[in-house]
Amino acid sequence: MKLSEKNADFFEKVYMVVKLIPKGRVTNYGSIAHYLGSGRSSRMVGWAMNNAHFQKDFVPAHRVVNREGVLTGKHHFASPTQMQELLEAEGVEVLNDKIVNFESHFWNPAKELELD
DNA sequence: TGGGTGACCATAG
DNA sequence: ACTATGGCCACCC
Repeated sequence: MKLSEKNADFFEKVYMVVKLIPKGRVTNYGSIAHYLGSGRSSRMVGWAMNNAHFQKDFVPAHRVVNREGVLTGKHHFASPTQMQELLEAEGVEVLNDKIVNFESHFWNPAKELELD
């Protein structure tokens, strides 16, 4: 996997934000992309997540879901159930690959990080 | 060079 | 509520 410098910078920012997600909270790809300036699309965030496991530091990718709160990326984990188990371990209820009461658990980086 | 794909999202009808 | 379409940007044939 080769990364141009611009991508590497984008990846770093994505990982930084993902690492800042509080335990028991979740966010979506679009919010991260928008927070980073939306110069990139949400697809790039998902692409970054696909490469997250290349990072030395653990990236809580299980806290990133799509805008519906669905665990779209679960198949990319070590085990298909890993993502759900990690979320449930943090107190996030998951039903049929979807986060229950998603709005309650939602964590918006653009809002939380900017307003302190 | 160009088409297909992707852990996506917003809008229109 | 649901489908269709376009935008997004990088990757891989």
